[in-house]
This record gives sequence, structure tokens and C-alpha cells, in this order.
Amino acid sequence: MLKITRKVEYALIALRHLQANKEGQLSSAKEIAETYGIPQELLAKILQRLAREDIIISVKGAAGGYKLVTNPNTINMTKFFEIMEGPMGIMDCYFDSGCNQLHTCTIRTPINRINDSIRSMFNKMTLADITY
Amino acid sequence: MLKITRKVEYALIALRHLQANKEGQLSSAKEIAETYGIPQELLAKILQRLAREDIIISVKGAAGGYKLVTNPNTINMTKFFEIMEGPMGIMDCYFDSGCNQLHTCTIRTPINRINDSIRSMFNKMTLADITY
DNA sequence: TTATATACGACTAAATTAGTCGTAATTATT
DNA sequence: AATAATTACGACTAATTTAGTCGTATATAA
Repeated sequence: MLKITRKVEYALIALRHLQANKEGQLSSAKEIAETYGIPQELLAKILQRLAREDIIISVKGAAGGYKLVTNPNTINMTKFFEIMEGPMGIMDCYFDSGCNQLHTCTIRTPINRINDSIRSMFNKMTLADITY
Repeated sequence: MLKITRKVEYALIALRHLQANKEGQLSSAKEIAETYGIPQELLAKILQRLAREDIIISVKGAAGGYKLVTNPNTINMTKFFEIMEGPMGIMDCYFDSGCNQLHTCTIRTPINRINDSIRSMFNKMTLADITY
């Protein structure tokens, strides 16, 4: 319950690693994967996702790799989680309402309050809170 | 991400239902399942678990069923979630430490801080916050 | 005695998450 | 120009978790 997935875990490890790099220094997916014992292909996809979302930038070709460009203080954790895993919410009906019990459902309001609490907690956090 | 499972959802619905009952009035698994369109066998197991943990009490035999005995204000949500789903924590290493990367792992401390935040948030909540 | 409950473990099915593979494109190095 | 190392990306498979079902035993009101 309330677990983050490997995807998020690996992303945090990688970002932490990139943060430790000197300005402009690149790290490849292979380098990071080997350092932490993460499956390389999987990490590669995660880094590609982060690059697509402009959290890191990629340099292609031999001697290529990734580096951090965004200030970790400006990356909101709710946004980060949702980039990695899609909408955050402890119950689905928070987002899609195909539920056929909506009329009888009496717990939606309180569940939504919990959702809001969690989101607001993560909204107050930035990546820097985690990776520093 | 950060989703509660059906088990928890069904448990909350059922508890909400029992709460609405008059003092001493019983509801059977069948009754509740049919009211909300929940698979009866599944709900039965959930109610049995709640009964085992003394959150509700069961009355066996024909015309049996379940009723609430514990004051919902005294049921801590962290405890409730952990009864239903086991240890809460956004990452496993919070609990078991079979991880072979512990020495290189740099995100454990911040992750544990998040764990603590979530736990403390739910610690401040009681079942009554959700089912009323 | 019968019908209707709870109790509970074993099992199956569905969904999600994790990980792999194949192939293309890019670029530094030789 | 060729090669090796890299990012990019979609399709696929495997593993794990969650959801749901089934069978059987026991209790009890009618």
C-alpha cells in the first residue's frame, strides 16, 4: 500500500547521481545502471522519459549521456510522480468516473480529502528535498 | 501510484454502512455486498478480517451478521490500512532490508522522511474522518 | 432438519509492474 | 568511411500483486 514503483525509485537514484555530477558532466544510462545495479534497458527508458519531460537533457551519440538542467528546487514532487506514473490519487474515481456505484458511493468525499492531503503534501516538496 | 486497493475501499464502504445502522443492528455480508455491488465472497473475507482484528464483531448462524463495536473515532487510519494491507511505506526497504544496494543507496533517508510524513498524516486521522 | 449465516484456506483470473529485445538514429573516435 | 558507443522507442515477455471464486466446515434461528 502506498508504495512507489521501481520506476520512481530508479528515477530518483538516477537524478541523485546526476546531481552529484559537475556542471555539464554527462552520465550514460550504462554508467548509472552499473553503479547501482539497475537493469540498464529499464533505466534507459526512464531516463528517456525524464528527458522527454525536460527534467534532464540528453546528448546523443558516442560519449553521449544525460545531465541535469532543471534546478531540483523547482521540480515539484507531485509533477514528478505524475510524470513517472500517471495521475496520483489513492482511488481511481478521483480521476475517471466510469464507476457505476457513484450514486450509492458514500466514501468519495472523504477519499478525495485524503487525495488532496497527499497531493498537497507532495506539492510542497521538490526533488531537492529527496535527492539532497 | 499511491492507490488504495479494493480491499480497503470495500472495507471502508462496509464500515460506513455498519455505522449507519442502529445500535445493535446486524448487517450480513450478503446484504452489504448486494447494496453496493461488491463481490460477496470477497467482502465476506474482508469482514472476517475486520472481525478478527476486533474492529467489528460477528454473530454466527442464520440471522447473523456484523456490527460495529469500536468507536470509529478511536480507530487510527495507519493501523486500519496496515490491518488491511500490511506495512505501509512507499518503499520496501523501510521494512525489510534484504536490499543488496544498501551501501550505495543514497535515497533511503529522504524516502524514509516521506514515509514518516505519510504515516503521521494517517496517524492523525481516524476512521471517523473517512466514514462520516 | 433446513436455510442462512460466518470462517477460512486453496485456488484461479485479471491487472499491474518489471524487465528484455530488436531496431533505428546519432556522433565521437579511429 | 567504418566502427563502437550511445540515445530513442515500441513491442514483447516475465514476474508480482491484486481481485475474485470455490469448497468445505461450523454455527444457529426458524
